[in-house]
Amino acid sequence: MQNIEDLLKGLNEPQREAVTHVNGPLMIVAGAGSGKTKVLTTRIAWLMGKHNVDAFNILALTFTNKAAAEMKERIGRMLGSNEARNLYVGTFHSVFARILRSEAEKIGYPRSFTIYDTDDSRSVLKTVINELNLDDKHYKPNVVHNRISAAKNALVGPAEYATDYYLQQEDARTNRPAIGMIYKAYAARCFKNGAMDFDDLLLKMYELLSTIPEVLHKYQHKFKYILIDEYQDTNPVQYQISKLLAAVHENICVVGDDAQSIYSFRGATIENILQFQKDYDDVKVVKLEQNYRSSQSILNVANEVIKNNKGQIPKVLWTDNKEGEKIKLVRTMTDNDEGKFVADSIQEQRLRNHYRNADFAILYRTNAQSRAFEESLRKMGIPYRIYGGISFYQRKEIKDFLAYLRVIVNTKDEEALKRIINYPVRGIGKTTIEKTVIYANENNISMFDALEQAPAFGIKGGTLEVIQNFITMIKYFRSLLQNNDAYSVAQQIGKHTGIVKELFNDKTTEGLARYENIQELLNSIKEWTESPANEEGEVGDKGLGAYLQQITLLTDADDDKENADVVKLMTIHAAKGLEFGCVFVGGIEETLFPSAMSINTREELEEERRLFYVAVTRAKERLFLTYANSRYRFGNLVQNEPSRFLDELPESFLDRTFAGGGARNSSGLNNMGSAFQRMHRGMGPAPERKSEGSKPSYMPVAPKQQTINHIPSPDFAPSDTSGLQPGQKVEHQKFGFGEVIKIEGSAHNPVATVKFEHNGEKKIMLNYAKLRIVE
DNA sequence: GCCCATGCTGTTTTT
DNA sequence: CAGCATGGGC
Repeated sequence: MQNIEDLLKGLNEPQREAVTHVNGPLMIVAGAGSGKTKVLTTRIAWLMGKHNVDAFNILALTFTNKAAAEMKERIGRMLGSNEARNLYVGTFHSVFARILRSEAEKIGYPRSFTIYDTDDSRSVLKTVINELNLDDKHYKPNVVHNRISAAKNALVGPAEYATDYYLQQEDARTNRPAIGMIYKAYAARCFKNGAMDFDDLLLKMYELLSTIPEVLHKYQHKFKYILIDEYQDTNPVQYQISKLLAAVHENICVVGDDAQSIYSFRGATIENILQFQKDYDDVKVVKLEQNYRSSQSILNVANEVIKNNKGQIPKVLWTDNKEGEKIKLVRTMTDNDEGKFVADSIQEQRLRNHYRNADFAILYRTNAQSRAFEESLRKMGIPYRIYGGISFYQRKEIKDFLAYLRVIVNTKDEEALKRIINYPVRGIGKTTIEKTVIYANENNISMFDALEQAPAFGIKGGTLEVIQNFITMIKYFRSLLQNNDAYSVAQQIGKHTGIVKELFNDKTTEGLARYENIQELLNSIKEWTESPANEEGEVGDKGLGAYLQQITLLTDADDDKENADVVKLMTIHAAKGLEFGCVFVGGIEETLFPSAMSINTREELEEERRLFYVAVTRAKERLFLTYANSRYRFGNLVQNEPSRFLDELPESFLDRTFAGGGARNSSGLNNMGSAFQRMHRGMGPAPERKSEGSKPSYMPVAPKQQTINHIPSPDFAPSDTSGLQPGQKVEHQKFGFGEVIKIEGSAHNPVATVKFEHNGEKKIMLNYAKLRIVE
C-alpha cells in the first residue's frame, strides 16, 4: 500500500480512535452494524503497517473460522503483502488446539491427540456411566454432558466438583448424586484415550499456561498484541486465559456489545465485558454508536425492544440511513403457511426490489423450524442453503471413515476404534468387544493394545485370526503416516478396508448417497492437502494429524460456497455477525421465542430478548416478522400465542397489512379459504395473551396413560436374581416396587411375572432386567 | 452374532 | 414425526 495513513480514510472519529490506539488496554463497545470488523482489521493493519508490529506477535480471536479467514484476507489486501498469513487469527478453540498440539506432551497428552466432538463425548459418557453400573436412562448422557461442560467452562475440575457444596446440593436435588463421580471417570477416560473434548481445548490450555511457567512466558511474550472479538460471549476459562496471556504487555483489545450476548448456555458471562475496566488500569473505552447497516425503521424497532432489558452499558445506536419501509408483521394459520408466505414474499421481493437470492435470510429460533421453510422454497424452485443441523461431518458414513483416520493417528482413541473394529463387518461382535474392553480396563492399557493380547482373555480360532488381520492392517496404515500426506493415506484406507467398494456396490438410494458422501470427503481431503496456505496446523503440515485437528472444529458456516446465489436459512445464533438485505424472522411465538426453557428467570428472558435484538439487527433494508397460530410439534398441531416481544413493538413502526407476494394464486393457499385473507385483513393489535399462569399449549392436557416413572433408590444396585422366588419384593429401575407372582421360562432364560404397585403386572426377563431384591 | 420390528424420546441455542 | 435404542427371533 502506498500510504499507510490512507487506512484511516473513511473512518468516523471513534473508529479512528480505536484503530490508532496502540499500547495499553482498549475496550470497544460496538453496537450492531457499527463497523467493528472494519475497525478490528484496520487496527491490525495499522499495527503492522504503521508500527511495524510483526504478524507473529499478534493474536486475534474471532467467533468463527470464517470470520478469521475473512479478516486475514482483508488485512492482506490493506497491506498488499503476504504478511497477514502469519497472524494468529482464529477461534479460541482452533487457536488453542494448534498451540496444544505443539505443547500437549508437557501435560501428558500425545501430540496427535484426538478432538472429541459432542457426539463422541456423549458416547464416551455413556460407556463410563454403564461401567459405573449406573442407569443411562436416569443419567442421560447429554444431561450429564451439559453439567460437565458447564463445570469445565467455569474452571471446575473433577476434584473441585466433588467438593463443591453448591454443585453437590444441586445434583442431590435432581437425584443425580453420581455426576461428580461420572465427571471424574469421564475425564480419566478421555485422558486415557488421548483425547480432548471441545471444553478441554480451553481448560487444558488454561492448565498448560497456569502450571508450566516456561510455556506461559513463551506465549506471553509472543503475543504482544491481543484482540478479542465478541467479548460479551466469552466464558470464565476464556477470560482467565486471556488475562494470563495479556498480563505482561497488557496490549489487549476487546470488542463487544453487551446487547448481543446470547451464549450464556455455553457458560458465557456478560460480566467479562462489564468488568473489563476494573481488570486493567487506564482502560481506553471507545463506543461505536453509529450504525451503517440498517434503515431507521429497523433500528427503531431494535432500540425499542432492547430498552426492556435492565443493566446495560449505556449507548445510543443511531444511523444516517434513510427511514425505509416499516417492519412487516405477519400472522399465518400454521407453520406450513408461514413457510409458503415467506417463499412467496421472497419471490415477490426479488422481482419488485431486484434482490438476488443471496440477499435473503430466513432466521429462526430452533433448527427444527427450517423444515417448513425448506419445503416451500423447494416447491417454488428457489435455491437455498440451510446452515446448522446435522453437518456433513456428523453423517454416519463420514464419521465411520474418519474413525479410521483417527485410530491410525491415535491408536488410543477407543471411541473411534469401537466404530471401526467391525466396520466393514468382519466378525468381531459385541461379546469380543466387551471382553477386550474389560481386559483393557483391568490392565490399564488401551483397547488397541488389549487386542494385541487377545489370546490372554480367551479369544481363539477364527475370531483371533480376524483380530490379528485387523491389527496388521491398522499397523500398515500407520506405517504410511510418516511419508504420506493426508490424502494418500485416506485413499489407501478406502481401498484396503473395502469401504469404498462396499458402498459402490450398494445400489439403494441411500447407498448411493453414502458413496457420494465418501467421495466428497475424499475430494475435500485432497483439496485440503493441495491447498498452499492452511490456516490451521503448522504451515506446511499436510499430514493426517493436522487434517483431523481442523476438521473437527469446522462448522458448516465455515465452508461456505461463498458466492452461491442462494437464500440462507439458519438459527439466529448462527446469524450473529452477518447481515442481509431482507430478513425474515419466523416463529415469533410464546414457547418458541422466547423458548419455553427460558422464561423462568429475568436473566433467561433478557437473553432471549437480546437474541431477538440480534435477529432484527441482521436486516439492512427490509424486515419481516412472522408467527403462526399453530404449528406442528412432535407430529401434532399445537396452538401458540404471539410472542410477548411483539407486544413490545410500538404499533406505529409496524405494517400489519402486508399481503405477501404471489400468495394470491399460489397453490395451497386458495383452499386455505379465507384463512389467508383473514390473516391480512384488519388484524389490529395482537390479541391479549392469556394470564401468566396459563399452561403452555404444548403440554398435554391429560397425562398419557403410560408407565409411571419411578426414580430408583440412591443405592440401587441390581441383585443376583438366580434364586428368586414368588412372593419376594423387588425394585425395578423403571416400574418401581412390586411383588413376584410367578417364575417361568427355561432355566437359562427365566421370566418373572411381577405385580408392581403403580404399573400393574409385567413380565420381566431376569437375564436382562436389573432388579433389586428388597426382601 | 446379526437383522428386523417396535417403541420411546426428544426441540433451545454451538465450539 | 423420525431417529435410535432395545429386544426378540433366527
